[in-house]
Amino acid sequence: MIEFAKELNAAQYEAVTTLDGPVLVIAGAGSGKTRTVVYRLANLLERGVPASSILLLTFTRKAANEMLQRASRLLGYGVQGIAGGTFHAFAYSLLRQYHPARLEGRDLTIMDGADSVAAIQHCKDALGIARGDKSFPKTQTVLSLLSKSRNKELPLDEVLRREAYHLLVHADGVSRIGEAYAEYRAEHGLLDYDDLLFEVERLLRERPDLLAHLRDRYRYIMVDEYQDTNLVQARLVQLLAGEGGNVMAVGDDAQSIYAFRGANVQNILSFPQFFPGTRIIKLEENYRSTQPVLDLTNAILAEAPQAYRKHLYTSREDGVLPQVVRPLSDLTQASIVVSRVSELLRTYPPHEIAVLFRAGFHSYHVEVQLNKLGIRFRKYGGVRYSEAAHVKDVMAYARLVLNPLDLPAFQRVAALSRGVGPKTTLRLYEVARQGDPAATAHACARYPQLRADLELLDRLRKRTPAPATLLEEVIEHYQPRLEAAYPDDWPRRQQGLEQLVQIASAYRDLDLFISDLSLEDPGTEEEDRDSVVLSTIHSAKGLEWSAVIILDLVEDRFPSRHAVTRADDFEEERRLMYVACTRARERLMLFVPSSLYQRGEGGNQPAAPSPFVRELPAALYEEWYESYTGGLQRRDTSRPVARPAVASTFGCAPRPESAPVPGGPSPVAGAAKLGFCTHKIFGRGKIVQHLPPDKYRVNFPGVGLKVILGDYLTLEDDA
DNA sequence: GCGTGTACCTTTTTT
DNA sequence: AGGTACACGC
Repeated sequence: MIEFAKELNAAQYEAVTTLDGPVLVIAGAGSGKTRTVVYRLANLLERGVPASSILLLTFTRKAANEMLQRASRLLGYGVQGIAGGTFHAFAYSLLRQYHPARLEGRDLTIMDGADSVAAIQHCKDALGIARGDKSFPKTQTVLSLLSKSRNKELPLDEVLRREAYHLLVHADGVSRIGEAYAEYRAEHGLLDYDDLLFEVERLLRERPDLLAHLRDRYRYIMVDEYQDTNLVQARLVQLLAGEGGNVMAVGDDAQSIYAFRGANVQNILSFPQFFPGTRIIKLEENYRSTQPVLDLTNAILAEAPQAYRKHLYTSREDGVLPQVVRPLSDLTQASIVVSRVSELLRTYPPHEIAVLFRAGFHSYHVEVQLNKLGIRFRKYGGVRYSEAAHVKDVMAYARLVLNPLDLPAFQRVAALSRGVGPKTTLRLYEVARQGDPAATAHACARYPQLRADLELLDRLRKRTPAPATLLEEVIEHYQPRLEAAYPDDWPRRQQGLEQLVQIASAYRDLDLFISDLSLEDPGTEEEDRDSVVLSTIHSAKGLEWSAVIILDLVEDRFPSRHAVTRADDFEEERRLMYVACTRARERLMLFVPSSLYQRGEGGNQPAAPSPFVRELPAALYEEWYESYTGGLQRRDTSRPVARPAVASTFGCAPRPESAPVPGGPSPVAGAAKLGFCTHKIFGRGKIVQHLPPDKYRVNFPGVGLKVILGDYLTLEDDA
């Protein structure tokens, strides 16, 4: 028997034992959210709820697997049969079983992002829109605008008005492309990511019998990361749960970082309205980070508007101050980061150290340096494994075996042959579509390679071997082209393809393998304890490490240059910063290079420190800067310092911190006095900032940040 | 009209 | 590193 009351705190216990009716759990960063979900799963199972009655919707399949594994360990027996995964994967599994087209024996193929881009390009060309018009948005932009319009369920005009005013003149062209794109999908039996959700909603609304069946089946629903659901996802939860259903949403409005793809924080805010009688439970005790790390993360959030106020506190009093490190450039940043990683490796195992960044390409220099020193790393986010060109090539064959009329895949395979461009491809596709083998062979006569491709596909289609076997044959066939196309690094890519066969060997159904590959990047699946982690902040969501290094905290990079004009976007960047820093358990290092190397712009350009660092009270971190002789020097933030004489020569010196942030308090004054204090009502707290002349910002455990007159505080002098 | 090679430019985040 | 625009050659 599990002793729930002993192993959980009061709030967690309440969340774990409230099994009936709607529950909303507001889980602060590091507050034991996963633990709570895991114990709740265990509790349900211990009380005899069948696993098949539980639906667990998570943000990644990895998160779902982790929860199930931990629940198994807790219970002492394997947990099997719980439905779950991501919304998209769950949606596909329903469509696979119940979609009308599938029931009629037709194929539904999932398009990944690259397929959608190709399709949009195709529609744009076919309509002849914007030929030679440079002001017309790029294909990728068109796709994201159309997708945003669907995800936010706003007319395209409105999306443009809000986010891309300068593109309003092209509204008509973009929406015509959108209509053509929808026809294209319908015609070829293709579903893009957004379709998965909307098609399921339509299915559930059109088939009350099916809905009733599913409601009866999934009696207990849990949804993780609820702050990052969009409108249609929230409606799906409502449909599946029904009124007064046993549904638990878990999330944290302060960690909403997916508004750019249509996530709506309003979902978590109005959950209690949609489900009357909702029990709201807040998890506020932080078990992850040391107090100094927590102080810094609280300061990041202090100015952000938040609907569910939380006051994170910890009982851990130990810990070292976070560090702000100011290298001279992003190039030297890379070497300093790598030497810091080497130092950390003396204390922590590799998989407990993470380097986080805003965008995939920001880690490039660090990757080079790590390779140089032979430090193993794994990178998450950025270019996905399944989107690498060679993987897409091989998968295109697999898709054509399954669905001979999968146009994106056909285009990909056809393009591998010399002399075949877009027009020829379409002509051949039309011939192939007629299904007359003789005609097809004739049409391909001039392209022997393509003919060999199609013959291979025909053979495979007749035999329908297991996915792994099929891939092996495709790869053997593809090998000469791999070597020709990537003379520099084909062995590396070949290894990647072998990995693909490995992954496929776990599947019996080709269509499941293909859809899983587009729905979840297998590169993120297994973790590797011998490698340091490099990750975009988005991919770091929900994870934690002993030591965290954050790169490129400069304007234009973090916050991203695309996110500084609109207040909403800027706030999302701030939450992103919050998410990044709250990943750290013990060590946190923020890197602020003074210049960035820009190609074409004459080398190094000065870079301004990110506002997220500028606004931090100086007492919350230790500061280091790189001197021109190469070493790192500690800057004593408690006293005014003489800046290095050469500092301003190249315009890339650390910003003098005595320059006050406009309208903000001076972080320097009185910093020497910062320490702990006691207050009659709030108790002992940590002084975070002196607000001259006579106020202090104090963080009280369990209460949060308060601004208090010095007269009401008893100061401790322990420096 | 179609395909290819080259020079250049730009790089957010993800299902 | 990958896409795009343009010029050239079939």
